[in-house]
Amino acid sequence: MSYFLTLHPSSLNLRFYLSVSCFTTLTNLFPTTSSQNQLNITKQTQKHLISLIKSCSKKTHFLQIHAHIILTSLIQDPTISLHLLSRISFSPFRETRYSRQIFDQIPNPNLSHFNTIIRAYSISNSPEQAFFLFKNMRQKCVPTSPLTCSFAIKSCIRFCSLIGGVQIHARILRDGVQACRVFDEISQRDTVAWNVLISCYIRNQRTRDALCLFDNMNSEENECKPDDVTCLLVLHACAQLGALEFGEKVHSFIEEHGYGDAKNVCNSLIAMYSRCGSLDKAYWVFKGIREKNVVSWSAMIHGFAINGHGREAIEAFEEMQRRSVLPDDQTFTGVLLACSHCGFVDEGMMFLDRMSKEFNILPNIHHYGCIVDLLGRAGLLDQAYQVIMSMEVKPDSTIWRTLLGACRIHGHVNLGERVVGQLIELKAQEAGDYVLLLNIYSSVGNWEKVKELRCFMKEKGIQTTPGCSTIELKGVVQDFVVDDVSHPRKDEIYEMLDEINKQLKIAGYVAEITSELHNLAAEEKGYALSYHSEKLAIAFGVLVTPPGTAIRVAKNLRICVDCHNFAKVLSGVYNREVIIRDRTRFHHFREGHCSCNDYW
DNA sequence: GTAGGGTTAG
Repeated sequence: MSYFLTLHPSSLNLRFYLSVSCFTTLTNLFPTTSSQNQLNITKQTQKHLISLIKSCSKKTHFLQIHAHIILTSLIQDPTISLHLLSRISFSPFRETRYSRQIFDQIPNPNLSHFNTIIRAYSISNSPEQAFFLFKNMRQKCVPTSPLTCSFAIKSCIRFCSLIGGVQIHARILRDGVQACRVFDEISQRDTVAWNVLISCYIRNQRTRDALCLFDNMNSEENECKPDDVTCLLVLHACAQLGALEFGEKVHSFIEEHGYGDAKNVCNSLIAMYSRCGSLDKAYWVFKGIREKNVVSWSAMIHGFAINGHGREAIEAFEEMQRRSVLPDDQTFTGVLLACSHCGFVDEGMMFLDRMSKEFNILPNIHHYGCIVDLLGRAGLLDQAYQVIMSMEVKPDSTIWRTLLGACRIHGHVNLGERVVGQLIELKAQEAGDYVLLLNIYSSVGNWEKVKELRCFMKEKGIQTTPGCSTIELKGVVQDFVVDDVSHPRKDEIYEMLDEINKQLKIAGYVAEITSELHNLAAEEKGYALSYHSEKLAIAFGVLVTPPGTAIRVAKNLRICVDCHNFAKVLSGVYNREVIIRDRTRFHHFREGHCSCNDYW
C-alpha cells in the first residue's frame, strides 16, 4: 500500500509520524476501510471519530488521529475534516502551520473550512494569509459569509493592509452586508478608499452622506483630496438629489483641478445639470466639449427630453448624425423620452420603428417604457396595453406601473384594476400601486371602492410612502413632509403659505379636489390639500430666497394636480421660475405657464 | 496583473 503517495508533499510531520512511530498504533486503534479510494463511512464511525477529535488534549494523540484520517481517506468527509481542522486551530496545542497542512489536504474545502482557517490566521502571526485565502475563496467560487469577512477584515487591520480592507469592504457591501464602520478602522485612508465608500453610499441610496464625504475629503485635516473619480461619483449623487448648488461647487472643484477636459467628467456634468433642471448650464458644458462622443450626445438629448424640450432633443439627434456620431440604444431612450414628455405620439412610434430597421438596435424595456408612457399619457390606453402584450421582452413591474399611472390620469377603472392584478401576479405590487388605484376610484367618485380598498390596505398592514419634498439652500438639502411641523422656521413657513394662498386665490387659483382621496366636503378637501410637502417647500423657497430666484423642488412621489396648478399660478403671481422634479418628470413653470403639456 | 468611474423608461 502506497499511502505515502496520497500525502501532501509538505506534510513532513505527518510523514514522519506515519513512517516512524504511529502506524501500528493507528491501525490497532481504528479499523481501516478496505479501499483507500472509496470513502465508506457509517454515521457511527463518524460520530466516534468526532468525539475522539474533540476530546483529544495532546498533540501526539492528535497526530495519530490525523494520520489515521489521511490513511483511511476519511479526510474526504467534510464533517470529519472540519472537526480536525477546528481542533488543531483552536486547541491549547494549536499551530497555524499545522492547520494549514490539514487544510491543504482537504480535497474541496467548503465555507466552514475556509472560515476556520481564516479565523486561525487572523489571530496568528501571519494574518496576511487570511486575506489571501479570502481571495482564494472567490477564485474557487466558494461563497463568503459575514463571518468570513469579519475575520478577513480583522486580519487586514492587523497587517495594516488598506488595499485588502478596501477590497473586502467593497465585497461586503456588494453582498449587502452593512459594515461601513470598517472604514473608520482603516488607519491610512487613500482616495480610492474614500471613493469606494462614496460609491457604496450612492448604491445604497445614501446620497446625502455621499455629499458629506466629499466635504470631509476636502476639509483641511484630510490629506488625500478628491480626484476625478470622486467628482464623477459625487456629481451622480447631486443629480439624484437635485442638489444644484452642490453640483456647482463640484464643478468649480473640477475646473480648479484641471479635470474639466476629461470627457467622462463633462458628460457627468451634463447629466447633473439637466437632472437638476439647469438645462442652460448642461448645454453650456455640452458646447464646450470639442470631440463629442455618443455619450455626450445621449446625455444632452436626455437632458433636453426630461426638461420638456422635445423639439431640441430631436434636433440634437439629427445633428449628431450629420456629425457622423452613431446613436446607440441609450440615445434612443433619450429620443423616445423626448417624445413621451412632449406628447409626440406619431414621432415616437416612428422612432421605435426606425431604431431597429435603420440602426439595427432592438428596443429594450426602457424604450418600451417610454412608448407605453407616451401612449398612456395621450389617452391611448388600449394601444399601450397592446404594446406591452406584444413586446418581445417580458413586461416588468415598472412597465405595468407606467400604464397604471396613465389609468389614473384618464380615470380608467377597469384597466387599472387589471394592471394591479398583473402586478400582484408578478408579486411586485407596492403600496404606491394601491394608492394609484385609490386615486382612480376617487377621481371617478367611486367612494364605495375607495372604502373597500382602504379597508383591504389596513387589514394587510400596507404602509404607504410619505410624500417628501426637498429644496436646496446654500448647498444643504432640506426635507419637507406633509403637514411638516419639524422645521425650525415652521411658523414663518405656514404664515408664508397662508399669504401665498390668499394671493393665488385673487389670481384665480382654485383648489383642485378630484385628486384628493377622502370623500370630504369641497371646502374640507381644499384644506386637506393645502399642506402638501411641495407647497411647504415652495413656501420655504419664497421665504428664504431673494425675489426672482428660481425655486427648485424635488419630490419622491408624483405631484398632484392641485400642487401643479398651485405652482403654475404662483410662477406668474410671484414672478418666480418654479421647477418641480417629481418621481416621473420635470414640471417647469414660468410666468403662469407650464412648459410641457401641462399636468400630463 | 493595480481598487473607485461617463449617458439609461417610471
